[in-house]
Amino acid sequence: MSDVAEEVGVSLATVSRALRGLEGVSEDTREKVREVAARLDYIPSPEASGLAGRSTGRVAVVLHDLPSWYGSSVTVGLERELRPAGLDLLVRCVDDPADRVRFFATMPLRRKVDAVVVIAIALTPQEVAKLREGGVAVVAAGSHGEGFPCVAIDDELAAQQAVNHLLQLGHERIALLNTVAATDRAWQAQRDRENGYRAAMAAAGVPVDEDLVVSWSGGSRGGAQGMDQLLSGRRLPSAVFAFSDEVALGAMRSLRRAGIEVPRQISVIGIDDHPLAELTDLTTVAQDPVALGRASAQVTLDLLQGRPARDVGTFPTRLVVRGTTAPPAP
Amino acid sequence: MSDVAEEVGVSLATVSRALRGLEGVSEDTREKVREVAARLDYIPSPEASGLAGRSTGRVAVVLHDLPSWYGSSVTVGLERELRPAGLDLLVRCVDDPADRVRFFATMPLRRKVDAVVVIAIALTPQEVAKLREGGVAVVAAGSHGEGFPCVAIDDELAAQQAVNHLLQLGHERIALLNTVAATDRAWQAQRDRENGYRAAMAAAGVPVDEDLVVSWSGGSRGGAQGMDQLLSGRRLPSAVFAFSDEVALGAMRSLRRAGIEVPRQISVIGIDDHPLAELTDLTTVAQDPVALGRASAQVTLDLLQGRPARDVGTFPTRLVVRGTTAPPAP
DNA sequence: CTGAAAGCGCTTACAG
DNA sequence: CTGAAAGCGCTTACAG
Repeated sequence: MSDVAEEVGVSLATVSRALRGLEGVSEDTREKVREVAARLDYIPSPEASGLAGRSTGRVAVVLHDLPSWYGSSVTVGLERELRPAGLDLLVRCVDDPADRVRFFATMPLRRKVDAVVVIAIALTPQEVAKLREGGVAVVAAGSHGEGFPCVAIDDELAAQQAVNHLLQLGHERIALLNTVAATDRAWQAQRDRENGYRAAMAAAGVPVDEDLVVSWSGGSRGGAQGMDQLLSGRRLPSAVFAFSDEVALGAMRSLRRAGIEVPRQISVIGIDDHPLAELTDLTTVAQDPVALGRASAQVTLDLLQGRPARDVGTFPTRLVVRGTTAPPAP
Repeated sequence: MSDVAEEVGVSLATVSRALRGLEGVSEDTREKVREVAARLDYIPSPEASGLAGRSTGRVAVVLHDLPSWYGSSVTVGLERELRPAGLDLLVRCVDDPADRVRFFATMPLRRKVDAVVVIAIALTPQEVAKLREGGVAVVAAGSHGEGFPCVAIDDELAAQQAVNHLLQLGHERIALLNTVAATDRAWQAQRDRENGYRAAMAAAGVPVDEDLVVSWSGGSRGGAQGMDQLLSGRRLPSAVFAFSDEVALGAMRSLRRAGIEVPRQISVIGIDDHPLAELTDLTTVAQDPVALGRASAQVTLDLLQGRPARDVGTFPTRLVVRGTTAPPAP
């Protein structure tokens, strides 16, 4: 930085202010500083600015596990939007509750990042407060909360779109294959999607058979187990609404093994539009987590640059009808 | 840190040395410093140590795209091993060649990380040199190179395992459904797997029909297109060895649409043991990218702590026979 | 084995 | 609008 200052013939302070776009620098000086900085390939040291001032030039993304399609897609969206803005992305997986506590206890101690974006994690007010105290901006992607920007789909609506599709095909015995969050007792998506399921059923005047509402751990394995449970029940469902495409795919495996034809005997629908959904011809309710990540990044940038966080609204979901749903067998 | 120094009654320099395990501190003092630091919840500022000394406490993982199963699995392995060691993980996707050039040009300018772990990227000697000049340690996961530690499977062997399985079933018209790397002209895996395919065929004395060797972009879409090309050929293959499970799944979709039964009419095998392989009953050659990430992390830690990098050897792969391979139709 | 001092490259009041 | 100076929290020669 001193090279730049010397070359332009101004002080370090002026260079610093000019480059960061602070007020109180003449346009003339600012121009010159920018030009010289570019010519000299000057890159500010994040270490130094972090030490001296406030900004670290880093954003942490916090999620349950990375190999999930959802989490990695949102992360990619964040990365694509944050990097051009000169911010680096720190990835932190919080596996279990103890780890989660550790993270929120230590992270703000040393402000290693300017902002934290949590993916599909419902923050407690204490956790938010802790981050805030540490001077860290907070944004949620894929979950809801009070007092900080949240970018998410309407889970209840997505569930209704799925269940309405089944209802319109003529199904009444519609099972809900939900998941339980192993690591986060408060993950809201499950609750909201169940609410959407019940709301759609109620609106259609179709009673819910509680034997058809089952919950297993997430992923395809849980889906397979949940489907096995449904198959061992007294009366089979004619359609299954799964929490996600992965769960739906697990369910389809169980159906295949049980020799049950999809969709002739049982229809299956998921949520996500996972790349595999197209591959396996799975009917689903699509969402776009990469776009959601991008929007979360923009909100984060707003916060970091002192602007009011833009309102990105609720992210849309839409029914994608493929080959795993059909009218019920007569 | 000054709190710790004051409490113990030593200088800042001693605290710094004691905590970092440097030589020249009596065991007695070191103990005391450690104890007080723990009691006071002291966490060193990475900004300050980065500025003053050398270490930033950060490792960058560089990959093509994150939503890939392979990349995110390796990253998870890295994260699990690096975090307990007090290192944060910076994620950087390099999408296109221009971006790649930009990364290697700017990253070393400001040493933002202590080490770079590249995933499935074949580094050029110049890129390695550039990182080295910047004082950044280099480790490769899933690719090979000279002059820095590489943790990888034996791609040629993996291909041989797959093709040998098909040969042993009695197949001779074995197609290779390879991929072309859009972003990295030198990705070695494709070349090595093709070599393995040819070596296995040659060893069995089976001639390769060059019409059965096709390359498309990666992912399931490319697999579907490649399979379409094979299906439009004069003589069909009796078995398909796909570059990866994703490619294999794409191929299976094309086969399904064409009304061809797997494995009765055509056998299919992939590489990876992607979670979906189990779900779709796909025969494959399994690898463990999470373990590979962990091993890469350990090598990285060796380098950062001034030890010689341990030799983790070549990572094993093993044939997993499921339902998509069978003897050829008579 | 330990300490005093300089310095890493910035930012931020405080003056002007 | 601009600058001189202090300071962010460490590490590293240099002495002792």
